[in-house]
Amino acid sequence: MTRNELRAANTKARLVAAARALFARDGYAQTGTEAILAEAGVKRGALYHHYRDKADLFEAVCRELAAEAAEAVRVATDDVADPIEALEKGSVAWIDYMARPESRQILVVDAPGVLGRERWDALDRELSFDLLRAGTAAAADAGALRFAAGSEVLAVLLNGAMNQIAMRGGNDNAELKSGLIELLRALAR
Amino acid sequence: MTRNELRAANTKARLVAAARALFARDGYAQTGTEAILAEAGVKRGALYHHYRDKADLFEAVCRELAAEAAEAVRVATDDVADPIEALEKGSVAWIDYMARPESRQILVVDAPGVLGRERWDALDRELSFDLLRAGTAAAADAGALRFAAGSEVLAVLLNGAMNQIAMRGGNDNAELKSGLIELLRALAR
DNA sequence: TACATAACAAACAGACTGTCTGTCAATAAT
DNA sequence: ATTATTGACAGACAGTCTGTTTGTTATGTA
Repeated sequence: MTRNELRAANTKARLVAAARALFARDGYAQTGTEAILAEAGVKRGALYHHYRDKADLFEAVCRELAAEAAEAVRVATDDVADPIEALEKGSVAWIDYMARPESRQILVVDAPGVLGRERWDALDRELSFDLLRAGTAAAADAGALRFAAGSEVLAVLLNGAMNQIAMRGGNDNAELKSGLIELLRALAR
Repeated sequence: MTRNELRAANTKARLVAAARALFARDGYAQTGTEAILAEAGVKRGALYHHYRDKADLFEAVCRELAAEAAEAVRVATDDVADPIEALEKGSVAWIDYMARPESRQILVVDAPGVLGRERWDALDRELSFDLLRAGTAAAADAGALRFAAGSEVLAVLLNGAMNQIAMRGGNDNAELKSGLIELLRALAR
């Protein structure tokens, strides 16, 4: 890492951290780039040197959040042998991460509209959906599921249900989570 | 209906129709109010006389679309006696309506971010979710479901799954729809 | 050391939204 | 019927905000 790269990395990190905090608190549209620049202690030129536009910075924030969510899922499922149990644990961990106001505002509320459908789809698939699909595929391969439509389809349906849980209640989602688990078990044999 | 009210209704209808077409084609953020005014053949003063701001007009468009979706569901389930079958038919009708590019762009992609979480929640609950909940409640009351978490929870999960189906594939969602139906039948006794 | 390139600074231009004042038709009051 | 008042709109305008452009400084390289 040369000094220039270090400086650039620092600037980008400051920008992403500031943007993350403000996007989370006020929403994408209500957050001006000027506020981000002030919070990050960086000037306009630096922002547009590293990021194409405001949406591009937003995407960087999304990537950071999604990576953290994926990490939380990995931690929760790392030492779980049974694929159905892993699916349950992973789903709950993912929901818990996404239900935090920060993730919810940025990834659930704002991201689709800001990034557009296909860009959002690609990012979601890469950082979140693939993990879930791996979970359902593992369960299917182990013969632990009875779902004729296939594990990919199941992953889509679960993904939607989990999104909705995250979108709704902040803390009172215990009922919803146990409902999801009941649904999973209904498909387990 | 006095002449003034008629004129106002006409103006509002023109605005909503123009906004609907442009929001659907270009997305909310990419659609300037000037384009809407030109398309509607109406001046700026008229827009801001009837609507508080751009988001308020957007909400009017959302209400129109959501009402049409609800109507499609009613038509599809009107003469269906069996509550599980009604749930299936209603779900498919809803998905078919929402998967159209117009509804998808406006209601699925843009609406949460533009209206904000709570405003979007209220609208969705009023115009779409309540209908679904009525469907699951009817099935539960008829004793046709085995789902301990309750019909309200089930409605949330299904709502999310259906949203995701609408968000994804435009026309190749046949697999996903039959997957949803398989899921429903797994919970039917 | 000389040159090239990357990282930023600062000013600026264009676009866009919402407001504000004014006008005109329509409805209500006397 | 005449006047007053309200509602529907027109048109200009101001403030804001994003992205660009030009210039400057620091860094890496030949």
